Amino acid sequence: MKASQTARERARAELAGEITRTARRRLATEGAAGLSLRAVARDLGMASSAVYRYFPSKDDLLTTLIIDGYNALGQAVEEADAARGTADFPGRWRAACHAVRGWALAHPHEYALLFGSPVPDYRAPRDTVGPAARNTAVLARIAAEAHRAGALRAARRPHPDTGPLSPSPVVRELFGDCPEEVVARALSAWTALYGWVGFEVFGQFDGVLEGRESAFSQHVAHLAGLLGLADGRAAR
Amino acid sequence: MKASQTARERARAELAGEITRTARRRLATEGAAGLSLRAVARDLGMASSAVYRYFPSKDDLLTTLIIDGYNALGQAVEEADAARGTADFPGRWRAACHAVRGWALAHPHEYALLFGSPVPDYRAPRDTVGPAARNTAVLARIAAEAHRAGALRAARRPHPDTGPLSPSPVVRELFGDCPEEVVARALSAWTALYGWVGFEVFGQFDGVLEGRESAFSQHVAHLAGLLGLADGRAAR
DNA sequence: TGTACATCAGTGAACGCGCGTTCACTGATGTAC
DNA sequence: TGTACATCAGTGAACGCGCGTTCACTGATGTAC
Repeated sequence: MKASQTARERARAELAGEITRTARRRLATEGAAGLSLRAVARDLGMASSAVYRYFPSKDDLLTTLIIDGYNALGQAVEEADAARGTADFPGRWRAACHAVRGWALAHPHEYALLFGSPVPDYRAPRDTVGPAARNTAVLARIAAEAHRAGALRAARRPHPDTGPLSPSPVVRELFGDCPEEVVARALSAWTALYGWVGFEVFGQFDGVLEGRESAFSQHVAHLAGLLGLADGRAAR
Repeated sequence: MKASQTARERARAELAGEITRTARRRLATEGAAGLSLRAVARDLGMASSAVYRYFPSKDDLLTTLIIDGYNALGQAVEEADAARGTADFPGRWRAACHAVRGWALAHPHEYALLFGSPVPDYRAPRDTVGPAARNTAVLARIAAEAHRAGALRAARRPHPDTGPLSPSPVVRELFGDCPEEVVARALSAWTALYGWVGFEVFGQFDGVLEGRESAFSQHVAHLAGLLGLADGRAAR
C-alpha cells in the first residue's frame, strides 16, 4: 500500500532528522572536533552501527550539518534584509551585518565549522556551494541595488592602479553591470564584516575590547562608508 | 664541573628545539589536528614517553608552538614596517598588511592555530599574550604615529552615535592620546585585514576570486582610506 | 482474511587504529670525596 | 687518578580510552497472492 510505504519513509525521515538534530546539539556543545558518530548514536540510545542506515559515513553527516548551517545563516540574513524598506540601503546593510554577527554569536561552533579552520581531510561537495552563497548574496545584492539606485558614492571614486579584479562568473552575475570599483569595495566590506565577527567568535577580542555591540555598530558604519553608502552616521 | 653541566644542558636545549621543530613541521603538513606527541616522537625515532622529559604535556608543546608562531608573525610584520621610512605612513601600512598576508599564506596551518577556530580544551596561558600582541601593535603604532604626525584624516570625522569604545588598558596605551575615532577606525582596519587573510587562507575565496594578490592590494588601499591615511591610491 | 515471502531498521560484537599519559627499568653522564 | 654514588635521559610495556567502519544476525514491518 502507498500509505504504509510513506509511513515507513516518514519514520525514516524523522529519525534522520533526529540524528542531524542530535549531531547539531553535540556540535554546539562540544565543537566540531567532539562530533563523532558514536557519540551521536549514544545520545540517541542506539547502536553506533545503526547510524549507517542513514548516513553512509561521518563526512556525509558533516556535510548535512554544514549545509544546514549555511541555510540557517542565509535565512537569518535574508530575513533581516527583507525587513527593511527596499530603498533603505544603509538600513539594509546594517541589518544584514547585525544578522550575521547575531547568528554567529548564537552558534559559535557552527560558525567555526563554516568559516573557521578547515576540517582536516574533509572535502566539501558541490551541494554546499549554493547554500554557502546565500548570506553573501544578500550583501552583494544590497551593494548592487544601491549602485543601481544611484545611492553609492563608490563608483565615482578613481580605481586604484593595482590591476583588474577576477571574480568568478557567479560573483559577476550577482553584481550585474556594477563597475569594478563597486565590486572591489563590496569585497572589502564583506571580508571586513567576517573578519570582525570571526575575531569576536574566536576570542581574539578577549581582554582587548569590551562593549563589542556598539563597537561593532561603528565597524558596520565604517564599512558602509567604505562602500560609499551614505548612512548619516559615519558619512563625511 | 660547570662546563660539563652546561654540556648536558646544551644537549637538552638542543633536543627540546628538535622536538619543537619537528612538531612545527608536522603542524605545517598535517595541521593542528594531526599533531600528536606520539607522531612527533616517531618522527624523531624516539620513544613517545621520552618527550615527557621535555614537555610535561601536549598542551605545553602546543603553547610553545603558538608563542613561536606569534613571534614569527610579529617579527615579519615589524621588519616590514621598519623597512619603510618612519614618516611614510601609507607605505608602512601597506608593507605591514602584506607582511601579515605573506606570512599567513606561507604558514597556513600555523595561521589557523593562531587565528582559526580555538583548539578544543586548550586554554592559552598568560605567556602567549605578549607575543600575540606584537603584530597588532605594529598596526596600531602606524595609525597612532600617523595621527600624531597629522597625517590622518580620521580624527576629523564626526564620531558616530553608537556609544563609546571600551578598549583594554593595553590598547589605550598603544594609541596614547589618539581620539576615539582613530582607535575605532584602526580596530575596523585591523579586523578587516585579518578577515581578508583568514578568508584567503581558509579557502573562502576558492571559486570566488582569482588574482588575489592585486585584489588584496586594493583591499589594503580601501583600508588605508578608511583609516584616513592619504596614500594617493584610494584617496578621494 | 490468511499465509509465504521480501524488505529493511536496528543490534552487538569485532577489527584495527591512534591517542595521552604513567611507570618501573637500564645505562650513561656527571659529582664528591 | 680512582671509586662510590647521584642524577637524569631514554626505553618499552602497559592502561584505558574513543574512534570509524564492517558484518552476520534478529525481528518487525510491509507486499503479493
